[in-house]
Amino acid sequence: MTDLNNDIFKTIDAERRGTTSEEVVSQLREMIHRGELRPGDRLPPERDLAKMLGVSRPTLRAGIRSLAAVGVLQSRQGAGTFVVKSDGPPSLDSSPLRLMASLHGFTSAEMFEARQSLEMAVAGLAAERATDDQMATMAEETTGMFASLDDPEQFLVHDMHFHQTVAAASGNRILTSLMNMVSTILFDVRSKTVKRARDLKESAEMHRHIYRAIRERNPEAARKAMREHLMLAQKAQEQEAAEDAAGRNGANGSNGANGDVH
Amino acid sequence: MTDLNNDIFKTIDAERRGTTSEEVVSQLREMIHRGELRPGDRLPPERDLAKMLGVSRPTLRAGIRSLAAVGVLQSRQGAGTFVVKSDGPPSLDSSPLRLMASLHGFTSAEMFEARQSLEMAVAGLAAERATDDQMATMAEETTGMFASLDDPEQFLVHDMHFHQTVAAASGNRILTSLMNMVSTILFDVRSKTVKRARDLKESAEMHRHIYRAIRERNPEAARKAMREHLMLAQKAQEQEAAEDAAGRNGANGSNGANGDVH
DNA sequence: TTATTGAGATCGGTCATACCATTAGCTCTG
DNA sequence: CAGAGCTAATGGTATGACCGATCTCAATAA
Repeated sequence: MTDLNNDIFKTIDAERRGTTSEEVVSQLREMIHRGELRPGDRLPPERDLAKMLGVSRPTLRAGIRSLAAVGVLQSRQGAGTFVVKSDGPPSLDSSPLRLMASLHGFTSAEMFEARQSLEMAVAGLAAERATDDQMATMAEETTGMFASLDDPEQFLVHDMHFHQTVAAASGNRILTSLMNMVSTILFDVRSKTVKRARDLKESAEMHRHIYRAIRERNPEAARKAMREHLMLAQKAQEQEAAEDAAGRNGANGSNGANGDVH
Repeated sequence: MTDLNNDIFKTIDAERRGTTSEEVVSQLREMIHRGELRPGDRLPPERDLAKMLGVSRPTLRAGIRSLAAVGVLQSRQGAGTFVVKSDGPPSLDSSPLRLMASLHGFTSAEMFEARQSLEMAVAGLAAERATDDQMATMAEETTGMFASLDDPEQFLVHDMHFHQTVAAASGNRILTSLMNMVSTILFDVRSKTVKRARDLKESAEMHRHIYRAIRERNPEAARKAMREHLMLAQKAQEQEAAEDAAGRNGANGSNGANGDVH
């Protein structure tokens, strides 16, 4: 179709003379791009598809594998290979970021900061664009948090829903995806912390502040409230990690604030 | 087979969580994470590594392929497979995001906004943390822009270096990576626009404003300057795209402001 | 008639083997 | 000593086979 993409950078799809499996990736990408394959669709069986594309099955599988690794395709033995269907917001696979974190030794503090920046950005946008429905949802989730002060698990659900709603209200699906990507990695750590009731109440209050700023269409206030909320959350978590490490006599407390992200 | 390598490479068959190839991915990830494989290192030949891990070569290749797809490994025929060495900042592959853009029909306006948010974030952080060296580099690149007002291609190089330096000065490699991820996709569009001299001068002025705000350690001013710069850049590009489309009698002007990101 | 179960068909996962294409390193030659 | 050419090493592709998980649908029982 268009040859407009003769970039200076050699992206995978631009190199028609690349390896055969890269060509397969290109073909599949174009099929998806042209709408011949839509989210949720099932690809033809590998044996058939291989013949259609004129390659061997291992080569086709290599291409499928590449796309599966980045979260575009998903294979299920016995069932077939599907284009990943995103019910809600589109999502990026976080494993690449996780790998990069391992490779370069990212600290969770750095992760936290990235998340904070992203959350502040979407909060600011949400203050400008949130619909009435979305604001109502935020209010509900906030209420839910106050009602779950004695149930940390339930509290976390409302917490996540709240942030999800704010992200959706930003109207920018890219920022939302990136935010989720980072948050997903931090989730393991978060879910393990059994927060104290006092922290939960404080956290719920912070969410209410964020909600109010958004309702009042005040982006700066929303950003500020989100910043304070996440700073507090990080501090609480660091403290807990420190206590946890101390309680274990310092053994294997590597999930602390400055530990690598595993 | 030799027993020399059994200390490092543990066989797999114990406790397989998912598929065998997924287990291979896990093993390789752990090797990298534990530092047994460092950036720039070469992996053992596939035939040997397959035996060490106790899997067949196709299965091993599937695992390698998955990691290569997310930019962690890189295979070169005849040479070997290497852990990607990141000279500068760690980088995430942008193809997943590109695919997602195709799948969900992201507009370049949405991309621009995401980039704007990320650039503003790093600019703010850079104002707090930039070293003298980094600020000197920014000054140099700004000077370079003014010196390249009649050479759009050279101008773009300085432009990119400037933003790269700001990102590095933020001290947050995750945000930097995400920013590059988004910027890379927008690069195609940018590189095609042959800017007018007046726009270039205006752009250089904006960069100087950003630099000054960072030098003065004023995060808010840096964010504001960056925002204005990118808004201007987007506007200029939209205008040019519109003119381009008009010049072509409206034929295939799909790279315009509201077109899909291809 | 409806729900359940079972067998066959479908399809991805894995393995073994062979051969091709490219690269790196070494040897031989000038 | 330097460069050209050869050889071995290594990833890329192809063929074919079998296994295990899953789906489909018809036969059977309630």
